[in-house]
Amino acid sequence: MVDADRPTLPAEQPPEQAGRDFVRDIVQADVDAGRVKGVVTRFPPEPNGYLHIGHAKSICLNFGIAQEFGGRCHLRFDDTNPAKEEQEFIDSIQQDVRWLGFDWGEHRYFASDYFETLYSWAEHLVERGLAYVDDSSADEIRALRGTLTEPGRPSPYRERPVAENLDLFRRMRAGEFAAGARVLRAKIDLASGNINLRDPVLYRIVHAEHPRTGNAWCIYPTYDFAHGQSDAIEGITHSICTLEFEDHRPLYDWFIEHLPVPARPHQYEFARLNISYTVLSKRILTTLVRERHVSGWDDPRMPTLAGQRRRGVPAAALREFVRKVGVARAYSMVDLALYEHAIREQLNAGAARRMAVLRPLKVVIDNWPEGQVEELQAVNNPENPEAGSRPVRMGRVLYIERDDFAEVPPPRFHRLSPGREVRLRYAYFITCRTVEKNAAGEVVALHCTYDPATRGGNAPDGRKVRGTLHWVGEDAMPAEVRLYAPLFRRPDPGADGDVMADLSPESLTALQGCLLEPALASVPAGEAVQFERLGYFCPDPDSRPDAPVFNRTVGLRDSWAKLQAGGA
RNA sequence: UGGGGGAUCGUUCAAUGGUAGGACAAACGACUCUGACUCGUUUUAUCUAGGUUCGAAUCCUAGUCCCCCAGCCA
Repeated sequence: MVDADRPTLPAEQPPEQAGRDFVRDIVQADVDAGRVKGVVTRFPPEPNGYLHIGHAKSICLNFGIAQEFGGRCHLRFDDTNPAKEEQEFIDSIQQDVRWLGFDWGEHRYFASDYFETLYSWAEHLVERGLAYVDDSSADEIRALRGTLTEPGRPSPYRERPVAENLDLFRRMRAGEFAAGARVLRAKIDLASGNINLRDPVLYRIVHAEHPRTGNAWCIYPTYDFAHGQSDAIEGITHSICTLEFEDHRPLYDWFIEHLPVPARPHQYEFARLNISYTVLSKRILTTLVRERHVSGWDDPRMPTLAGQRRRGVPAAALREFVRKVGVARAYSMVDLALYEHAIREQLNAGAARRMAVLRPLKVVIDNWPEGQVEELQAVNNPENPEAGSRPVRMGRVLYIERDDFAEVPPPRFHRLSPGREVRLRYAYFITCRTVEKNAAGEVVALHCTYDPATRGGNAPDGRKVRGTLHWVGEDAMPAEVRLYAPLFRRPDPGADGDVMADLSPESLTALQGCLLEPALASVPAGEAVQFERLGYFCPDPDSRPDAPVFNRTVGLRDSWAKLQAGGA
């Protein structure tokens, strides 16, 4: 399901200025030396899943470099394996790249656009004795490939005559053989220490419908045979990929050298992104979705761009995060805290402030005139005076956060407790007089008095209070609020072998009966607002007019919680 | 033990023979009508051992540790 009707933030400002890194240094040097006439990069996803935060790094790198050097970046789908690829993923990938803030213009391509050319290049190799049809099974090929320390041995079909190879390859294309019956292999070097050079498979038979080419083909090129040549066809100057493809570069270059390609692209590798408490593996993310550990690819706990968008993370925060992370060739595990910092930094500047009470505790102002309701002005965003203010209404009954009251206050507790005075944000000072409990001894309501002289939140006599509490009045609307914690309970999920065993049972807490100030009824879909003193939240698509649902994007830093945790 | 890469504060990225710096995290403090934000202070690093040099994270030698590769996945 593609969330075409899901909220998407409006187009944003151009990406932030990126720092310098070794890839940009290489590009700069190539430009300075005149080795390239223009810079052309590409982002080459396989449409077999949704894009995630790791892809954001690659997208920002490739599109960012193109922008900075006045070049262009292609969106190219690496769709060479119809067994795993789907139209849904093609759609979601385009939506996510756009949302991240990048535009490929007219340059959207598919490796499958080049199937005919790639096929002719395969024949080109066959004709020159550089490729052969192998009738061996997958198991036999594996057995003959050797190991890390032993060289491979030749297949019995390795010396097949050119004419026979050509005939067989054409019949492979014609659909005469069953899946797996034969493959086309390059004839390179069975003794190479680089296993990718031990006669890699170029084409395999797959009788599956392709999302783009339908049933036009029953043989499909492998990644190795498709990628570099696609780069060459498109005139890519810098083919930037992750470190695990480093061993493939000699093969990439081998094809470029032996084929009549129109250009000579070069491959460069950087270290992929890892984030603590997070899994960025399409295979595992697919499992989470398939086995229903999450509600879907856009579950707000998922590290997918769709999930993070639904959670309320602005695209600019993702870009800034990627910028802060940098680009290098060393393995790295980035602290989740850096990501959260980037989100808070972005949201603090722009998000409107509102008040909401997650776990309500009723407060009755005993000296408040029965039936009276007063309107107070609340600032919309202290970081941005232009955001103005809004009215909030206070009456004799209101609600505060349960955590903001303690019958027996612990040390350094600055909030409400019997006999203590605090400020209700933008309203009045109140003092707790008595505590009302039920039969079970639980606090059900507080009786307080207010000081009419402190209207707006300031005392004319200059007296200070240590605590300021958020609150809502009786006009608040009930809502569900979903709190999220990392999906995994250890920083390195799967390090012991079983990722699923590291799934956290506490990744989702859905609170019912939360109370929102009325202004929260009109928050645009996908826009995060700050619930004062709590965090940033955004409306979830599960919301109904009479039953709003909010997601916590990220909590505010909470030094009180930290203090308590440390003291306990 | 074959091939390919990588090692700098807790984390991450810089410093390209000349003062090891930034960000995040942590600690403390200031400010505060958000225990937020902001500001200030502080702690902590060149994998090891030799060598070259006036001077080495950087160059040389020898080690150590870590990552990737044996899909008809990408």
